[in-house]
Amino acid sequence: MTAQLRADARRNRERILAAAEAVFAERGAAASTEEVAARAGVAIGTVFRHFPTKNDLLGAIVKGLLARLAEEADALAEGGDPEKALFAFFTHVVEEAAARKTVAELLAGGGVDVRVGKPLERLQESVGTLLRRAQQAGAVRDDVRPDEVMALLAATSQAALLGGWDPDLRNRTLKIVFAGFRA
Amino acid sequence: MTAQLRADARRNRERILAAAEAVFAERGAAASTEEVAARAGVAIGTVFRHFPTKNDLLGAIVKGLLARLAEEADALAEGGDPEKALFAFFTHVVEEAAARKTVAELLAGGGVDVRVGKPLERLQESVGTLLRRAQQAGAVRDDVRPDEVMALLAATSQAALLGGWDPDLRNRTLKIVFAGFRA
Amino acid sequence: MTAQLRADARRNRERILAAAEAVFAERGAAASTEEVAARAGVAIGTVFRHFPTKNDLLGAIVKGLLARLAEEADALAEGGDPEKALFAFFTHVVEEAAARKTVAELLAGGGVDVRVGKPLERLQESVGTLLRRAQQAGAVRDDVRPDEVMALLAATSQAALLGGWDPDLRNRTLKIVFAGFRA
Amino acid sequence: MTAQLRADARRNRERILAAAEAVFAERGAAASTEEVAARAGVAIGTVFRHFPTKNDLLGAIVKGLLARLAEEADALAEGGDPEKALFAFFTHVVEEAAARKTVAELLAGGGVDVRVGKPLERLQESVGTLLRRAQQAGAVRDDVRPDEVMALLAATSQAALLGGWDPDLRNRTLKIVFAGFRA
DNA sequence: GATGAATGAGGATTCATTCAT
DNA sequence: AATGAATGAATCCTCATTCAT
Repeated sequence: MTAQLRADARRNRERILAAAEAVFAERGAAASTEEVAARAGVAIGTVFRHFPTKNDLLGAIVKGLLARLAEEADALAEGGDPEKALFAFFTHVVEEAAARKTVAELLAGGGVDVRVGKPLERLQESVGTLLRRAQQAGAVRDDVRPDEVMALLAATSQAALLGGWDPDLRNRTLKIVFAGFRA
Repeated sequence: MTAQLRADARRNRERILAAAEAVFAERGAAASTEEVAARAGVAIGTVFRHFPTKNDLLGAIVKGLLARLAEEADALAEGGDPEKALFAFFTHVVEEAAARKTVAELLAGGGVDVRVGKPLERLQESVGTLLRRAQQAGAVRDDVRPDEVMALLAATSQAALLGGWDPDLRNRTLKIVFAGFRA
Repeated sequence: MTAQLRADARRNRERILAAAEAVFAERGAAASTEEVAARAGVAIGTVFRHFPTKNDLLGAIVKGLLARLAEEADALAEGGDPEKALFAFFTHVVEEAAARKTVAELLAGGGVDVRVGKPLERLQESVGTLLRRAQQAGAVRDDVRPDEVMALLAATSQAALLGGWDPDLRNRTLKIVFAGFRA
Repeated sequence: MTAQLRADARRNRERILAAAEAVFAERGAAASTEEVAARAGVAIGTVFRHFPTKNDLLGAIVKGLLARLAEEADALAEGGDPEKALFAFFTHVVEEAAARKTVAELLAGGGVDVRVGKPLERLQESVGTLLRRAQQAGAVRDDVRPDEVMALLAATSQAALLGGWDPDLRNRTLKIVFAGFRA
């Protein structure tokens, strides 16, 4: 019985997270918690029961996203062609960004202070692995460091999203960055 | 008398703009209009008389900034060493960004929608000139286009600011971008 | 089985009362029912099953306290020195008050309206007995009535608690009241 | 013109204070600020413009009351019969209390923390004067101190109000306290 | 009977904007 | 034109109470 209830709660938690991701992606982190609740189909109190603070909700979203990205990076590192894996991941992330307003804002720390140290480090490690392998394959210069990759990843993701780059501009811009990694 | 008053009004307009730039730079675009008024030494009503909407005020600031940047770009294009002018300008803008919260937010469209088409085009033209000259000097690959430069400029400015890059990371990251422009 | 359950229920009821007394004593009547539940080690629903309303819970606590006070008064009336018993009881109650936030608030009706007619009458009877014996011993003027004693008891208890009297002020103040009873 | 406006503002400020006094007197300090605004006939924002915090509003009320009491005490000290002035003032305050819920709560510090050190000291000084004169006139024992008078004043005021004493009980109770002062 | 998740009204506070002076 | 007081919608958050499990 308790298990049942917890299942309900978990379902709600996930609905809230999904709703929040959508709402914040559309309207930015300034969107109201009430709108998240409405989109999730729950009462406002339920949102605050699961995430005692709006900030907690934002933090949960970002942590989730970062974790997902790290997993994707790991998958690419294991399976794919080392020469292309890093660039493929980079491209993928930037494309994704175009669909998520919050991510960029929050990765950036835009006004909201969300502490995501842990998940961010994990992502950097995964990216580091991709980088090392690309370097071993000779696809990236040896003196490029993980924090530089992360920095350009964040920069292009934000810009792609917020600046409303079209796919063509996005590709051309990434090409330049990738050329910078190579030469 | 009317002329007198208009002079007053113009002075007020400028004080408000200056105050707004300062306040929004420090506190971000979420800072209150009242704080701008206080810093400008005028009453809140005066701010709204000059800028009927907070958004108008934000727009005016960004337009001003973009215009200033365009002028700087032009100055460099006329005077400086074509091989270095583009990179110097690029570096300068990114460094500046670290001191201005609003700029990045607004260039990005963070929450607020400010229409700055004209001044942005003007800046792009100036940057285009810098680019052309750098290409003629052989410092940048020929197929790099102005909108790509603008895109990376915006991206690194935002990221440098919001991500809190330290000067070292900033330099290393720009080096990669510049390498991408070259080869 | 039903009997078993009722034993559980009774135990829960008492744990809740104890927890409520502690919580409300510390945080005042504004403390949340949830905190009471937590301290009692039961779920919030259980609290509301036993006391359908927060007010009911508060009422139960006050009734319990009044009953306890009446018992103490009775004990003093039977055993102690009639000359001192009333003053000892009075002093004791006021001292106690300093440790109980709710009591004063509730005796006072602070925001919450709790009906405690019966237990209050019983306390007044006990106090009446103490008074009568003190009068017979010549320690208190004959025209002092029980409701006056009760009134001053409530007054000094509340004030001692809420006003944060230090022990010295408390003693000096009580001395004046006792002098009023005597002469 | 500015003066006009300020007149409006002052009028509003006073309406708000009056409304607040009434509302908090009826419903206790837990009454909502919105109700105060409604009773004052202003929008909620106006209340917060004048008193940035609910607490500030409560503080203002209490300070005002204490000041008023101090003035009354001073007036009695100057004009009246020293033998009766202190008791008259004491009686008056307790009678007044019956009409004011907040006062008692706040003097007591009931939940809300309002800092009224200054006005309270001033009142104590005024009461001290009344006391000294009563002592010089031989109406009060010499070893009674001002803080004891204040303590009993607060105690009886609260109790009279919150306990709902009827006039008869009030008078009889005060007689006991006064007897304590004398003997 | 117990559990604890969900509800949703209520409350304090902020702030862009309007408007009387 | 400037002033700054007033407005009131919007927002975050709390908590008594209900109800499905």
